[in-house]
Amino acid sequence: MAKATRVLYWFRTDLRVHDSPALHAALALNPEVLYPVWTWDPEYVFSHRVGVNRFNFLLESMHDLSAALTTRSPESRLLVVRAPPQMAIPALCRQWKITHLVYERDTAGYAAIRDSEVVKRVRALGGTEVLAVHGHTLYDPQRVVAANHGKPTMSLASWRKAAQGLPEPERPLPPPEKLPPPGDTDLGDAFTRKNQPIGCDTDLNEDTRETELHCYDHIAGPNNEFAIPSMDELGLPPATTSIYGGETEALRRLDAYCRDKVRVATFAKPKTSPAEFDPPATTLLSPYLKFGCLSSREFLWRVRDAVDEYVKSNGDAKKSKPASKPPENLEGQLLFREMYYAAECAQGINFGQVRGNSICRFIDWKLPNQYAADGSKLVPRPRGNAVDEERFQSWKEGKTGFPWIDAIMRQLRLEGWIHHLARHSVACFLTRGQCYISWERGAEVFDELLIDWDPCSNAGNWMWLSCSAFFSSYYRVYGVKSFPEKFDKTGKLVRKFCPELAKFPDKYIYAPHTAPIDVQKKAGCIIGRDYPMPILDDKLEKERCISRIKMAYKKGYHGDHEAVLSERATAELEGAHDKGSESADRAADSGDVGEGVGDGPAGSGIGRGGEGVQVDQRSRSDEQGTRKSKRAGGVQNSEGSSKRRKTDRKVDEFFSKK
DNA sequence: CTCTATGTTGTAGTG
DNA sequence: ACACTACAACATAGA
Repeated sequence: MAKATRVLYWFRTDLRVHDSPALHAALALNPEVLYPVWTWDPEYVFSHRVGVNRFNFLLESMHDLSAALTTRSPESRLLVVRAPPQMAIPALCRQWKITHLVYERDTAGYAAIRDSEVVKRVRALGGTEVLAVHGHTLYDPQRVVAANHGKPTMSLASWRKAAQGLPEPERPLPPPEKLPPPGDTDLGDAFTRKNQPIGCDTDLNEDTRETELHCYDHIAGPNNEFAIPSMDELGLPPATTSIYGGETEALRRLDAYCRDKVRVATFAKPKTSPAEFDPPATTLLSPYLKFGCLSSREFLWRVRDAVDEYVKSNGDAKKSKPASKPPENLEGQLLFREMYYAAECAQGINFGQVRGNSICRFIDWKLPNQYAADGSKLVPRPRGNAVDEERFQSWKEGKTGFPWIDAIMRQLRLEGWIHHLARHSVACFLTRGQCYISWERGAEVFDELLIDWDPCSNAGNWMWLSCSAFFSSYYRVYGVKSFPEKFDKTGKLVRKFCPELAKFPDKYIYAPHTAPIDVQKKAGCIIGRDYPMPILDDKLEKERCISRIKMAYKKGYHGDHEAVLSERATAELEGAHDKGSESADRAADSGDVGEGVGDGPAGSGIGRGGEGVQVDQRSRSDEQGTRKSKRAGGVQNSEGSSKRRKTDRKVDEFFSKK
């Protein structure tokens, strides 16, 4: 008699039961038992910047999935194992006598490296087959890359050319009606914290934690029930977003959006308003696609069906708007995602940074990533020039003195989501538009604050916006006033997220510092006191950025060039800038706190005089000496906290001294 | 080799 | 409301 099939189904970026090719493949094995497992990876908890809203979304999605599993088998639920998957998955395969490990393939970044390690160890055990099934995107990125001769897809055109020979995405699979139960979940004696160490040098989310972290106290959670962790166990305060996670919510949103056939069929992304927020002008489905709560094929076919219906019912009506087409329509939005996935898949882990990244143009940004002699990234990053650090901090906190930028950054922090063109606005401002700060810094902030952050789309878009790859028209700069005025002359987004500006007349809403003082008084908001003066002269900095990028383009270095790896490139360009029209006002780059503080652009008068950037000083002083490690005793982390320097502490000190 | 068309999403001014 | 221009100008594919 044949050995019974025992499946471990490993959930990761596929938190759904509808249209899951991997889950379908697992069930096609006709297993006797199916263990639905989630590994609560310390990498995600400590080494990725994940803010409260994304953690909350993930936990809600896990709960929703677990309920969906239980509906299909009363004994089934999501089994959360709190250990690194590289160790835990092989150990579980052995302990539970797993014959087949099945999961949805993930080609992106850390995940790809993690999975190959897991597979190596599982195969070494013998007795367990591994099934990695594509399902996160419409096309298998690996096949697209192969069709593109192993090279990253750098434009939608090249992506299309590569994908056209591949099979079209099929109709979505229905959710399974029933599931096999999990087997005995005893972990045995061999499964200890000693074998499953939570080793981590840095806790990048330390600043976000308010209480001690307890989620690693027991491998199978409190009471050994494999429970889904809570925000409390993570030491995190409650989420602030109004966006709820889960497959149920994803399908509800998709239904609601597709009800308006005209809107779906005539959707044109560049024309949707980044100033709309209640409800937003776009689908807001990106967080669900990111976590796989929504299948991309489900989205594609629902949209296609809605468009078909629109076209049929409007066949004779000559006057009605024609259906929009890629790249601007909804299907086109998915295609960009495909392009970024294929580009990342070919490029590998350095897709998210400049160094070593052959597709990424080298531009001598301020505050770039820094690396040790052995090539490892310095975490936390050493402090840069005071002016640049101040600009970065103001941008991050939404205190630049430009209401359009600030409103977006505050919306991002509060909601964990902002409109695509809002992302463009703030990304352009930070990098090539005004601040000339590395896109790596901006990407890091988005990583922390966006629920939908994913290493392909987001890093890809940061390279796009900073004219580092995919896009190169660096002279087209989004205006901080002109751009939002195209969409909303009344400043709704600003009034909502910068309430101190709510009473300004429309005329000044995007540039309140230009309002006469009596207008400011009447609005109950004095610029420089109740809302910051602009931190820089946007027009002047725009011209400066364009000329600097022009010079960097002329050099023509990319991230994999020897001059970049040896860090000679920055100095070379610095020299070129100095020979050009650059004055010495920002030349001192190694400056400490104190040097150049308060210096705005020469002669602009901006950033001087008044208070400049206003920083909330609440609780800053008690953060400095008394803050202890937020990790509980059960966690193995030798000497970490004393060595650890806080990324933002020095910036905090800098502001509180002012 | 040069030349041209194309590329989701700029601004400011004119008509 | 929309279409056009100049601005200063990029990379790439294909002829």
